[in-house]
Amino acid sequence: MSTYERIYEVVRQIPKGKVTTYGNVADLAELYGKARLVGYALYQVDKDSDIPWHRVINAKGEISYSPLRRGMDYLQRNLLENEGIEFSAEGKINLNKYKW
DNA sequence: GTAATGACCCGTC
DNA sequence: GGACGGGCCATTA
Repeated sequence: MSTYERIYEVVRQIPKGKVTTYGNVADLAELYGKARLVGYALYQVDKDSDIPWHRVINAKGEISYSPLRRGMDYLQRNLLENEGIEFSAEGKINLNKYKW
């Protein structure tokens, strides 16, 4: 569980209106090369949690959807847009502008 | 303890 | 970030 807490703490530090990638989170959490763990950790984050999991995206600047979270897929985008982050037509985020 | 799983990343083509 | 393949490792059953 300590590993997950690392990740959660990093994610919690992401300022509003910014996004970051899994690899970046992994680095900040000192989990170099273990980006999968970040995704796995966020996978079990509950929506009631205070963790802005929606601000974490993949290296391409796109939202990584989960089959298990289908139905909530639109929610992530909605939350980000609600924070002032804009999506391109492809649903991608301009990392040059919004990357943390 | 073994085996399977998973929102991914990176080097190379 | 175009497509492909290999690998990293914690968590769960």
